[in-house]
Amino acid sequence: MPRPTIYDVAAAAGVATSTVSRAFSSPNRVNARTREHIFSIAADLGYRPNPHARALLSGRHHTVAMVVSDITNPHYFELIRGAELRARASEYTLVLVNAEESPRVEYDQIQRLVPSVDGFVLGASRLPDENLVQIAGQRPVVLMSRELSRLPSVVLEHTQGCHQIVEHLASFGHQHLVYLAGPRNSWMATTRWSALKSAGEELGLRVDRIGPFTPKASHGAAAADGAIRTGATAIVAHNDLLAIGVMRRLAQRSVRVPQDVSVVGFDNIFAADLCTPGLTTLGGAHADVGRVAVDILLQATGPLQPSGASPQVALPTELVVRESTGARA
Amino acid sequence: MPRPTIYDVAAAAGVATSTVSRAFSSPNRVNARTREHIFSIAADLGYRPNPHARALLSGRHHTVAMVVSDITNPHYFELIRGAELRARASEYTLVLVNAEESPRVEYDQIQRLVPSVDGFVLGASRLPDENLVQIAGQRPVVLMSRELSRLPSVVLEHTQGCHQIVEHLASFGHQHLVYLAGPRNSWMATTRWSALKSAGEELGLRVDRIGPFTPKASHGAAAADGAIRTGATAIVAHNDLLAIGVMRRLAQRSVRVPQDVSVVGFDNIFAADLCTPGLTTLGGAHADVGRVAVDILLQATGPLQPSGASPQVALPTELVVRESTGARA
DNA sequence: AACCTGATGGCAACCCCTTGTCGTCTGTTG
DNA sequence: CAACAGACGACAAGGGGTTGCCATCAGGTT
Repeated sequence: MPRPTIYDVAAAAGVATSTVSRAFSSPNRVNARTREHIFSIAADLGYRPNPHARALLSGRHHTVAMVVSDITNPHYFELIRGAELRARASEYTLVLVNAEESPRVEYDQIQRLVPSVDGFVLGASRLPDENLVQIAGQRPVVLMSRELSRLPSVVLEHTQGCHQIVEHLASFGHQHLVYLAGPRNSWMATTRWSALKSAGEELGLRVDRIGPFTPKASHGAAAADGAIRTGATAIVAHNDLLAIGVMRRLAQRSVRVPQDVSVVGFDNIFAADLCTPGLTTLGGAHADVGRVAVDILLQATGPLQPSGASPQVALPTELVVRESTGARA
Repeated sequence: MPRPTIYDVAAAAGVATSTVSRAFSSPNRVNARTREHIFSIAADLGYRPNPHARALLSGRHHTVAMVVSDITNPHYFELIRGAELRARASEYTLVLVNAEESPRVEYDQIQRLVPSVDGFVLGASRLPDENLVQIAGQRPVVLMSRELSRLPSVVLEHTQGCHQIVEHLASFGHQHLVYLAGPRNSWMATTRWSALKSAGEELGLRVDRIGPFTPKASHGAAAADGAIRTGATAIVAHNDLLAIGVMRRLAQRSVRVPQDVSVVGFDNIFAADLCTPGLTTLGGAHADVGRVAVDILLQATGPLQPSGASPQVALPTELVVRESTGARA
């Protein structure tokens, strides 16, 4: 027995299909008594409007896609959770897409979804600017962990956060840092590097950079070895996963943390609190990033014409100090 | 400028819309030269078939939904990843749904998605059996981490795994274990409990159970306190998160792991390797669970009539021994 | 009582694509 | 050269719902 349609409801209620349709979509166009009658019949039949038929005409699907650069990165859990929650609150469905650190995959997946979703939330997109602009021409887009003029975005306030990191390290007397850079096409990597560098200049520290590294724990060994070669006394890794991988390698090589070298990460993932020593890291309200991003997206997909405003939101960061940083012994 | 439709392509190519449609959906019904012509025009125009219009008629959406009991549980990351990968390989879209440990939310979300997806993969569903059967009547369903006769499922082989755990603990001379149970309506909790219990009987160990506990690190404190009261020398927690929470609490209370008490978890999440001491846990190929589940689901949604076969797959587990287990000192 | 107004609901076109049916044209066969 | 088979493509009817337009009707006005 197929799902009942608006026709079945109309027949059972003795009204026209249009009346049934209006009872659901613009209730005040229909007499209250008729409406109640229709609702009760619909409930009896177990009628539910078919979202596809609806989307066909309206072009609105009540669905948004969230694309993340690497779904296995715990950092995204919170983002995903915030986004999912916000989407659900508006009865939107969240489609999750994993770009696997590949711009190609990312782009193809997005294009595949264009006809099916109302907009995109892109997390740490690895796509070049022009692609992003093009996609934004097809559907509303909100960037997370990336900024681009004329596109709305939500990021954590990294400039200030990086400054905090450098200050924190400087306070322990460190004079030479090295930044283990993230992927080449990562906006965050560029941003963090320049923020660290200028903070270093301001505070009179030398800041080197090596990389790029894929920000996973498994790439920490290569990163650690490279870092040691620079002679820096403090390592700032592109994210916590990389930092954890680095600390493992350092332990293997009997380099003590923080007595010989300090390590700092980004993201404050769950594991940062569990590893030994605990990882000092720059955290922030990641769930809020996801939430706010979807929030902005839903406004843009809303009935109002896109107002031309492209909010660029920067949420505060906080340096979570644990045991991986300290003075050299 | 709206997306080009089949009509635009037909007009530009000088053929009927049906010809364009068939060129895409049943290519051998159309002359090769005409077909190529249509394809090139379509490419020029940037035409892509509208999946909703297609779904309207065919009822197939090329979308599957994955519902997880709690999206913040790292254990699901691998499941999600495996599922996403498998879905993508068949050009299916994966919709991710978070049930937040609430049967109500889970059910509502599923019902909302019924018209939009081809099937469901349910991870550790908290729904009662009859709900699951009912949902399976509407759309194909594959269960993960739960078994129910007549429904296909993918689980990790826990009976044997639990036996391994008990053997491992027995080999250290433990004679009294306590299982910190997961949520009341969790099939896994029931399964683990009975497997641990029968393994205990077989090997001559006393096995207690306390709980239920929400399997998050934050609930570890209550669980740890309860476990201590039982006087057991080994704690088997419902999952790694709970185990980690327990170990934290034990550290607070100056109970040494493993000298005073041993701790075992389930899932082998990333963090199990990072905490101190490293957590002994029952792992398995979680990504495979997600992959196989989607695989089965796609077969069931495929053109073949559901063959009545409901594969119940059990994948192997492996006990990952770290430092949280040992003999009492 | 004649007239006006606003509320109500029906008709039918449309959203984009698929598909059963049927006509047409090409090439083949006797 | 006529007749025919087969390949191809056009027509039109949905699939489920929305919406502009119009007819109707009840209630209110003068």
